[in-house]
Amino acid sequence: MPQLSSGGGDDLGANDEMIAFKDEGEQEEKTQENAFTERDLADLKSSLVNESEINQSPTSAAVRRGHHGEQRVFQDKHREHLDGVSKQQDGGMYKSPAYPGYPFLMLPDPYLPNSSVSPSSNKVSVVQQSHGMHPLTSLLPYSNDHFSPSPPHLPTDMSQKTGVHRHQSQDLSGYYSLPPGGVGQITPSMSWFPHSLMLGPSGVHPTGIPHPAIVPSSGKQEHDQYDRGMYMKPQVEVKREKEPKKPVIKKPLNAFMLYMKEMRAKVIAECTLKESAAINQILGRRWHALTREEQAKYYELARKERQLHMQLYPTWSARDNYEAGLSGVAGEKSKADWGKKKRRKREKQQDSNTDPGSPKKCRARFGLNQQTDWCGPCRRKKKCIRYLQGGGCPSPSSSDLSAIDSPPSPCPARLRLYRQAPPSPRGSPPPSPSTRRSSHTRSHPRFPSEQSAGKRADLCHLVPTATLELSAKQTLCSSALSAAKVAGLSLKVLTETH
DNA sequence: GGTCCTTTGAAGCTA
DNA sequence: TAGCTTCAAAGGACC
Repeated sequence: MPQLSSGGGDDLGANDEMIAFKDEGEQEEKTQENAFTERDLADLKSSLVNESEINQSPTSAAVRRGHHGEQRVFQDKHREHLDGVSKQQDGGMYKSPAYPGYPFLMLPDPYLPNSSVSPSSNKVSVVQQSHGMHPLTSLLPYSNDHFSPSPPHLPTDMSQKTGVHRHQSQDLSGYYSLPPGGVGQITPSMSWFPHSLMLGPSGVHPTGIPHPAIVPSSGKQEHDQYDRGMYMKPQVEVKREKEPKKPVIKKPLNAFMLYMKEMRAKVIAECTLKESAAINQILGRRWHALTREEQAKYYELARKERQLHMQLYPTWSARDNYEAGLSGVAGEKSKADWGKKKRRKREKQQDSNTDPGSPKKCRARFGLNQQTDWCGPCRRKKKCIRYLQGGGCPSPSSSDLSAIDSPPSPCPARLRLYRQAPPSPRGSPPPSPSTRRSSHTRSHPRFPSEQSAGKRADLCHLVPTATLELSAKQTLCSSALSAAKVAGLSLKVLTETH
């Protein structure tokens, strides 16, 4: 990662990054974020990478794939395995959690009976704790909490896994809390039960509470819809049993997703935004603005999350959720249907999207506050036709935006947008999306697990300094204008780059 | 009801 | 192995 290397040039970039994107809520977020300890972040990330590499077994993936057997079988074995492993691994690699509040030994308030996870309740920032609960508890992946924390003695060392078994991660326990409906069935004290006990043969808790990652193959993944014993449903709701749909094990959440989960509510509250797309943009920038330590928490959480996921679903592979992979492992009908759907989606995109880089051009270029410049489809949240029409996005009428011409495509607006927010002084990390190619390609690893160095090219360091400075001058602060702000920044950037 | 948008990261696939 | 693709969450908007 180029950014990781220290150097004068990097510094420039770093400064820019910091100032550059303040979104709505950022006024409040203060300079603390801007003050950036980017350098430290870079260092920390580097260390995390090492740690991650050391802790994780390189063969885990292979093992996982190689054991597409009965999950039930695994569960049984797994249970036995845990018994043994937990003993031998106590005080293992995670005996010294990097974060004090970690692992989350307590059932987070939001998931306790009578407590809710309302946005207002989710004010706890990444670095702040309240009620003695870990600040990240709200991140509980697989959503709202379908699982309660497990005891701190469970093993997590995946590197030792040479077989099918995945070790339960004590730290991961905190990620799972009880589902709203399950709370009543499991008392807080039960949250201490190990996953091995909590989960049934199919990842479903004996009480019928399924793993949060398990969701019906169709429809939106509403948490309450998840489970309730859909996967290998034990004796759960009869109603659900009637549903022919088979569950889909979702991918474990990555660091950013975890961050989003926690901060979304906060951003919504601060910015009064409702549109996820806009919120996510903000979150993306905030993510880059996080200090190394803060990001490290999420990377660590994500890492453990993956480990837990592997333990719970040893036979699962990300491929299972790929449309392409539907034929093989997931030969289930539901998956096939799902695959068709996905395939259709992709085909549709290909049809309408000749330009690989694609969609959301107007949005990205003009921003939310310049919607008058958007093409019709973009206003309707559909794919930008300007791009499709070959020429690229026409420049906005605004003089300020006049310079914004459609780049030949290799340099989509999206790319530019990314470049505004890159934190990374000293090269730290985040090369950010700027490196993304086409619709989603990411080429640079960002942190710990982020791929072996060099695997992906990091282009973030290319971020123009001038652009960032300009952005810093912007004074949009109204939280309500966050989205617009974001867009505004983009526009600025574009102007500058031109 | 399905899709889009938007973000970053992980993992799978392909050449 | 580099590069690309897909999916993960979220929820309003749109068709």
